[in-house]
Order: sequence, then C-alpha cells, then structure tokens
Amino acid sequence: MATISDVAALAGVSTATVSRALNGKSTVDPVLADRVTRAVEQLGYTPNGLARSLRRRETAVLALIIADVENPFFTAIARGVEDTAQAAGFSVLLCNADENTAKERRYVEAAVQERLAGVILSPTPDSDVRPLLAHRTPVVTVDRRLASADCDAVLVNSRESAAAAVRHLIARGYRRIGCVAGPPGITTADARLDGYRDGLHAARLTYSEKLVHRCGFREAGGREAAKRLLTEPDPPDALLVSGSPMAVGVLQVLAEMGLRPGRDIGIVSFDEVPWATLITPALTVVAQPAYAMGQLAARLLLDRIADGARPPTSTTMAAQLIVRDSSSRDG
Amino acid sequence: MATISDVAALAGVSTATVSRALNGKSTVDPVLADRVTRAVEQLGYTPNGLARSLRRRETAVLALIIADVENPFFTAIARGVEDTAQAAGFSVLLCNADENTAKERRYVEAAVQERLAGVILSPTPDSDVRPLLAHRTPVVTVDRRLASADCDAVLVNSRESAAAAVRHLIARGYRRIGCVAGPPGITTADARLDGYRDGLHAARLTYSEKLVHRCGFREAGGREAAKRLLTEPDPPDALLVSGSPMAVGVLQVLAEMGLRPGRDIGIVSFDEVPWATLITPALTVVAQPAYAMGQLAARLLLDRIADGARPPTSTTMAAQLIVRDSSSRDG
DNA sequence: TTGTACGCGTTATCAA
DNA sequence: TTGATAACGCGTACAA
Repeated sequence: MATISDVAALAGVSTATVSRALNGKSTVDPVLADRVTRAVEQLGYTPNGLARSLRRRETAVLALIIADVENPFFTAIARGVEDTAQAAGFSVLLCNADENTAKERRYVEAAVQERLAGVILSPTPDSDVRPLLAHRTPVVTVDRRLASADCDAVLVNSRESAAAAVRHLIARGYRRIGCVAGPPGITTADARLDGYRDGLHAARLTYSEKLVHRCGFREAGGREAAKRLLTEPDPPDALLVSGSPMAVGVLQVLAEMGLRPGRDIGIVSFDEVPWATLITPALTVVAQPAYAMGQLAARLLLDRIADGARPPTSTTMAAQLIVRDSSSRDG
Repeated sequence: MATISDVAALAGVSTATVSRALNGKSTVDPVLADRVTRAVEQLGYTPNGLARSLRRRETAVLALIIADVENPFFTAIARGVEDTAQAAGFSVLLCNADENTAKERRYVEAAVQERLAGVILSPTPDSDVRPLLAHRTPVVTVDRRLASADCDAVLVNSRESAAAAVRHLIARGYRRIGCVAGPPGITTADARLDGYRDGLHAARLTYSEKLVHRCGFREAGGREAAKRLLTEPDPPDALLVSGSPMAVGVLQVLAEMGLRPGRDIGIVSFDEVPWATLITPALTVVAQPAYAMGQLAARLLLDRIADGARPPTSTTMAAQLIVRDSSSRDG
C-alpha cells in the first residue's frame, strides 16, 4: 500500500510537503501542491489513519456501549448519537453489551486500548468505568445513571413519568395496579418503581409487593412477569410495563389468557413503538425522547473531548404520556 | 499515560521483554515475567492499540455498513455479526448508511483509512467498493448482492419466497394481488418483484403495473404505497409487502380506510416481527433468518481475512413463510 | 516556503 | 532467553 514517502518521491518533494499539502495547515506552493495531488491520484494513496492517530495522539472514534441492540429504544439513541458524531467527523463503534457485565468490561477495555476519543454508556449496576477515568477518556452515560457519577449524564424523568402513568390509570378507574419492573439496581428500573409507588401513594392506594414483578427487559421477562402476576389470587386490574420488548411479552400472555387490554386490564408501557396503534386496543405509552437523548449525549461527549475540564452535568429530559385505548375500560 | 518503556524501566528489563511477556509469544524467565506483571499493575499500563496495529500492520476491527439501524431486520443481522466477531476477538464498527450513497462512501473511505480488517455491507445500487478492493480490504455483502460481485455474498431466496407468498395468497382465494416493492436497483427489491411476477404467472394471472408501487423501505414508503394502490379504480384485494417498517405504514393506512386485513385485503409482509401475533388478525410473514445471516457474513469475512486467496462464495439462505390470519378471508 | 530529522508506542529482527 | 535497534507511517519542530 502506498505511503506518504511514495507520494513524496513521485511528486519530487519531501514528505513534509506532502503532509502539509494534504492537511492544508501551512501554505504550500500551488505548483508543488498540484504535483502532490497528481501523485496521490496516480498511486491511489490513502493516508494511514493509525499512523496519523498515533502521531496526533487522538482518535476520531466514539464508542457507544448499549444494553441491547435489538431494543428499539436503544437503536433510536444510537441513531441520534451516530448522526451527531458523523456531522462532527467522528465514527461510532457500536458495542452491544447484551446486559452482560463481562462483555461490557471487554468493551470498556478495548476503548482504552484503542485510545477512543470518548465513550457513551448505558450502565448496569456493576458497570466499571474506572479504566476509562484512569486514562482520562471522557464518559457520558445515557438513559441510566452511574453510582460513582463523575461524568455527564442524559436522563429521563422516569420517576415522574411513571407516577403520571399511574395517576392516569387511577383516573381511568383502575384500582389494583401492578408494575412490571426491570432488574434491581438499574437506575431507570428503580426510578420507575419509585414513581409507581408515588402514584399509588398520592391516591392513598396501598402498595403491595404482590403487585410488583422485577424481571429482565426483554420479551421473556414480560411473559414471566405477566404469568406470575395474573395467576395470583387477587390479580392486578392494570399494569405499568417498563419497556416495549417487555410489553410484547405481557401482551402475548394477556392474549393467551383471553384478557383484553383496557376492558379487562389497563396497560401502560414505556417507549413509543410503531405498532402501538396497530393493535386493538391501541397501546398507551410513555414516550421517551430516545433520538434526542442520543443527540445530546453525543454533543456532550464531543464537547467534553474538546474541553475536558468542564464540570459534569446531568440533563433530564421529559417523557410524554400518550393516552390510547389500552388504558381505557371502554377501549 | 504509561508506555511500554515506563513498564520496562520500572521492571528493570528491556521493552522487548515487556512485549514478549505481555504477548506470550516467546518464553520469558518467570521471574522477569513476574516483575513485568507487577510493573504493569503498578502503572496501570494499557498497551496502545494504535501503535500495535501500526506495527503489526493489521487491525481487529470490522465495519458493518447497513442501510437503516432502526430496521429490526438489520439490527438482527448486526447482532449476529457482533456475536461472531466478538467471539473471534474482533470489534464491530456499526455504520448507518441511511440508504444514503454519500454517507456510505464516507464510511467506505474511513474503513480504508483506518485499515480495518474487513467490511460487511448491504449495498445500494450506487455502492462503490472499489476503494476497498483497491486496498485489498476483504468485503462481504449481506442481504443484497453487488453488481460487480467479486466478493462473498450472503443472500436470501427472495424471489422464490416472494413467489411462494403469492401462491399462498392465490390459494387463499385472492385474485388481484398487489406488490409494495422497494426502490429499483436494490437487488432484494427487484428479486421480490420478480418472484411476485413468477407467482402470478404460475397461476395464469396477468401482471399489471397498476398493482405495483415502488417506494422507500420505511414506514412512510408503506403509507404512500398503500394510499396510492388502494385509491385506484380497481384496487388490489391482497398485498405483498417488502419489509416490516413498510408493513407498519401499510397497516396504518388500512386502519384509516377501515379495511380489515384478511377479510377485506390479504396481507403478507417480509420479516418476522415480535408484534405479528399482537395485531388482529395476526400478520402472515416471510421470515428471513437475519441473525444467522449476520453470523455467516461475519464468519465468511473472518475466514477471508485469514485467507485472502479463497475464491468468492455466494450463499443463499431460505426464508420461511409463516401463515397467520392476515392472509385468510375469515381471519 | 521547503526539507531534514525526530518521535508517537509497538513489535520483530538479530546478536549476544 | 535477553537486549539493542530498526522499522511501521505520519506530523511537526527547526533550520535553511
């Protein structure tokens, strides 16, 4: 593969001149610049990004470490990150941690090794970002917050929106409201559960552990939770569900049991999905601004890459309750 | 940040020994190896992947360039690629080309610059992989085929499965079958349209351009197509749809027009989705083995990275028609 | 404005 | 087995 020396030789100039001509830093004689351009074309020369990064001591690559690539919420974040990064000339290394601490750790270490410019992470309870901090790699968390929070965070008002969802269900006449929550320790899961309690409390309804099931965020978790909660002696008459893959599982079980959302059991789920209005009754959701969250996370990270000294910020974005018929008795 | 020299100095050995101790290539005196290990820990040393790649003249990073990160079909591919790559010690740079030639070209050039080990690509009609081939970067196409096909390809029997879907609709009594197809030039879109014609032809049904609408693969495309086809004088009584985001658009329009899938209009869509059984009637689909396609594409690429000389292969995987009620008059 | 020469942090070669 | 040293390909002082 052609190197800068080959170009220099063919153009009859020094490598320094080639470098300058290509990077347009210093001014070079138009005649020489032209010779360089020709030589580049003739040789099909492409600068070696590795050598360049090594020399410049910086990379134009971000890592985005998310819990599940197949969850539309996270892919929307990814698109937001990617669009923003791309516009700034950065690439994005998408890492699927798969809710798996070991995989996440490998990715964190790879990010350090490859000297990536920064990392956007949706952390789990056992996330360890110390390798990143130790090497001064900027970190921004998205969706979830880190216990040892010494970095920027982009969050959603999960607690408030969960409470609002519960209040909505109560207003619609549901009284025995259950909660399908994510695993303990995951900050959004905990926050939504807190909001759920807040909502009950505000209406003087009593909280019961029998109405709560904590499970994985995927379809299987939703199935498991629905089966468990709905076969109890005194089952809930409504459910707050903590994500769209979970909601798929819950809705499947309801169908199998012959329960109709809305009429038989009120349903509100986190995350807007394209099929929300295709099912009958349509699904009431708490829509999180995933794309905007990704954009903001990327902007914060790029910002911090440019200025490492800025104090950490924490931004909370508002989710929006979209009322449809799955939370209405006559839906 | 600590370098290999720092480690060498602290351990009282040469950098060569440190390198050998860390890479376990040659055998080193256990005593020295131990001193190195301590020094590494004490300094929090992490090898510089850039310098290593530069010296070794190879990278352990693949690029996956796909048309749309928010399309579940592609994210399933991505997961297959990622799992396989990860197991082999490779990272995956996920690039969202967004059905946009310019973005794709930037990514292709970045792959060359960064000397990535290989590229997996779902090409558009104007994809240009010459920069990759020119630099001997291995390429595997997935889902779609490249005109100038000098690389491995992982495909689906799109034409046959489209024909099978049409035969199924005919067997269910639909006679005026329409097709919502992707943009011209995209090989899967063209193949599915060919299969659609095959299916009609086998049943001696006449093909009419009035029954075909070509549009983008996203929700908006599906909406546009459905509106157009269903407001014609003699509208279709069934539709073959070329992907799940498209299907969402089509189904929305049907709902708005008060048409019930199955009874009023038979529907078969490409790509299995988790919500297929949640809608009423449940959606008949042509399920493509996306995850397996991703796995295979990654394996082929890794294989070719190891042995560039192997002749190009083309693998076709079978899609599966999953019959549900949206293609049944009494569904 | 241009060229020389050095260093970025590794790994590989070659002697010892 | 170990160490000194030369690349890998580029950017950039510094001198001309």
